[in-house]
Amino acid sequence: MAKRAGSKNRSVRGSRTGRPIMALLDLLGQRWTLRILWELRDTPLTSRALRTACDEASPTVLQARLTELREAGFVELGEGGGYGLTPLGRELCETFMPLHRFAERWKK
Amino acid sequence: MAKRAGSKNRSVRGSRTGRPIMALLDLLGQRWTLRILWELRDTPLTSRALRTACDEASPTVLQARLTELREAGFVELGEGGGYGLTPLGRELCETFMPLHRFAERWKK
DNA sequence: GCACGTTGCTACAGAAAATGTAGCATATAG
DNA sequence: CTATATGCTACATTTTCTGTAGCAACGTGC
Repeated sequence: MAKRAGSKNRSVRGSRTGRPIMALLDLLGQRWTLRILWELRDTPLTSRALRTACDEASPTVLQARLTELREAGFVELGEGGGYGLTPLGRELCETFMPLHRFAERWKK
Repeated sequence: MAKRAGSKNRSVRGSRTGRPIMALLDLLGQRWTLRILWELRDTPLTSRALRTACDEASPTVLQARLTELREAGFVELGEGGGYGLTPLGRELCETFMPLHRFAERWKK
């Protein structure tokens, strides 16, 4: 089915359609992706701090997601260590920032 | 670890924190959730049509997501059949509509 | 010149979730 | 009574995530 064979296969599900929105939706619709972006929204974090922020998610997935997000150009690893959003990533983050307000109204 | 026991456990990961944004991020950060909302963005679809639109995703997950989305109040099953967004769901959808434009610029 | 504490990152077994295929019960036609 | 469509489920196989442990590399201080 030509899916992610190793850690180098970036064609997240919907990418096959060629529609960028699908690729993006697929990337964001993976476990922890949205959360990672959210946690990095205004401060870079070290891999460990990010792990803590993400409710102790296993480093395996986190690392996998960080790699994907880096390859997508949304996240970068600063030279002094620590993950942060790229300008593009920050832009993306702001795109779904209204979610915060929505969530508050939605409550649950 | 007190996670989803059956199909009736709605506490998607981050909900424990009590922060609505986490619950929302967790719900949206599950496979197919974003995609489903996207596909329903302007037309209700039958379960089958939705399946087709979602690149033939397995009915098992689709059904699970639809249930969650219904319980969250974002999606509803019309009396004449077919799934559609609730007013709240439409609102949520519009919240991340800018993603479309972003994705186009992002290309890949 | 080596104990420390940190960083990013990986291994791997066990648990959980998704896939793919088939099918059920119901309803609405023809 | 077929025939087709709906929403929905079963279930074995495959994929993904979790949880825990640990690696190599970089300091900092001693």
